[in-house]
Amino acid sequence: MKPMKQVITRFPPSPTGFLHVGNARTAVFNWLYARHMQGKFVLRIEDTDRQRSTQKAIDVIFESLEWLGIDWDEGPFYQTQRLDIYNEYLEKLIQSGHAYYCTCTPEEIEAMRKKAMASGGKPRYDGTCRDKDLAKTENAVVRFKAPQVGTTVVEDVIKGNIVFQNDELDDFVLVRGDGIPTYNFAVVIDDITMNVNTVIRGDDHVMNTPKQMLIYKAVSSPLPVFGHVPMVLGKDRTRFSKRHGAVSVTAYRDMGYLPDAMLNYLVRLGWSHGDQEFFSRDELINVFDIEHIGRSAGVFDPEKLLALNADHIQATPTVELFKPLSPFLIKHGINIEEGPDAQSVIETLKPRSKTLKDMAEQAIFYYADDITYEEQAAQKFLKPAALEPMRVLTDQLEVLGEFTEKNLEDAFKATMEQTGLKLGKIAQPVRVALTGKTASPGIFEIISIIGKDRVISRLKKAICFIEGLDG
RNA sequence: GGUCCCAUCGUCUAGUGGUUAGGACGCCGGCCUCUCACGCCGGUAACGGGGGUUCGAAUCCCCCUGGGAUCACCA
Repeated sequence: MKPMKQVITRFPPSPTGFLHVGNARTAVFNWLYARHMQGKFVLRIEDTDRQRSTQKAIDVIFESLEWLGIDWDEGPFYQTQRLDIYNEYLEKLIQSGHAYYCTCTPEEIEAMRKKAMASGGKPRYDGTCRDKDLAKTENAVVRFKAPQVGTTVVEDVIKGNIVFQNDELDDFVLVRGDGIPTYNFAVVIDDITMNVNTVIRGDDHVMNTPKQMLIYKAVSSPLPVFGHVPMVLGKDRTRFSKRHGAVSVTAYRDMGYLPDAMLNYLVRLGWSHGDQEFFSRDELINVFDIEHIGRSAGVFDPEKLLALNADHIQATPTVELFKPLSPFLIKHGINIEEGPDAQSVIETLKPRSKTLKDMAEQAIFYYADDITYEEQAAQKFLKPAALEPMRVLTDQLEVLGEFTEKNLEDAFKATMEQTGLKLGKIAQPVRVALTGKTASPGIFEIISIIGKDRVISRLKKAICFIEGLDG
């Protein structure tokens, strides 16, 4: 039995800014596939564009990947540190006649483009230096001697076969005048030397693929499996960008999204597993496959991501929420270690929170020393009519022993009997007194969590507030 | 413009010749109820158009239309 070759995928971002969610999605696909196949996932930083690459951007890539829970088995590799390797292959290509030096200046290239366009032709390199067999000189670039006849067919595992006429390709540049390889050359050599055999990348690379295949062929290396995933679009069906809203992975982290929700959403945008919408991380690793990646572009829908995030918040064990929630609480001056029992607090907020940020905001009243009443709420409920039930309830609570659900219910029942009011009439003013708002978790829940002393002091404060209205 | 890709509810999608075209988000009702959520029940809404092939097409073929990608010494 022939052993299956181990799958090796990769993610090669260029560090020129933040990590775009669209890019993150292809990282996720590659990572999931490697994990699913028990293969390897390599990270490579494509920093050959020296003008635009920054260390800051590199850090953001690590930060984003780590937050998403995407780990790599090899790398990070940096292309700028691999120049010797590219040179080695370049020599081979020149020796074997697959590449040649070209001394045409950018101005000359531009001129030939214009000329070609004017005569209705294609804007491509005209092959001036193709057969001159020039030696290396200062500022000379190296071009690939592309075949001018025949076809190159990309066997795409997602899109199927794509046929390209070789005469559509021109002698593209492999190495720039400054000795830095261009993208198409560097990727191929990297993928070959890193043993990458499965290349899943964005749709926008389809046109590069035949060029790259030609290089593989020229250096006699076996081709990897190619799969091009469709783009992520914005609401107006153009490439998803800032105009459409938040696009960086870290932005979603900062808005209080859970990494698992992000992962789930990103995968589900362009891949499916029957009718299933919700996936845990492990589940994804188990069932992910390339076969079910769709062929058409998808619109990024923040609403659905939000809904999915709410689902993941609910599905996450409460204790696992402490850590990710904490930074959001701190922004409101709340330390999760102090005050009411965090476990209970979060439990009451889970079904009501779409994001962690949202949850933190709703948690404020549990910890606050002073409750400020929302104007509308106070106006509607903290009025003289609420005075009696609040006083009666306060008395009831003061003599109450333990604040259990049962005890509290009894206290409210007694209050209802004494005042002849229904629960709703009593609970709403109390809710405003305790939270400042008209909406909150269940009244018994919050009373027991906030605790006797604080509850009574808040009730008394509210009573004073109402009395103050008269005088 | 050349080349290439794509096309099921508003959005993400299931569907691989015979289904009342399913699910999810959103939206709209209802139930639950101490408020708000959650949950549950129900509803709204799609095969871009035209030709074929076939007893029968969302599914296969062609054309049109529409969208997208790409045409660098960027990646």
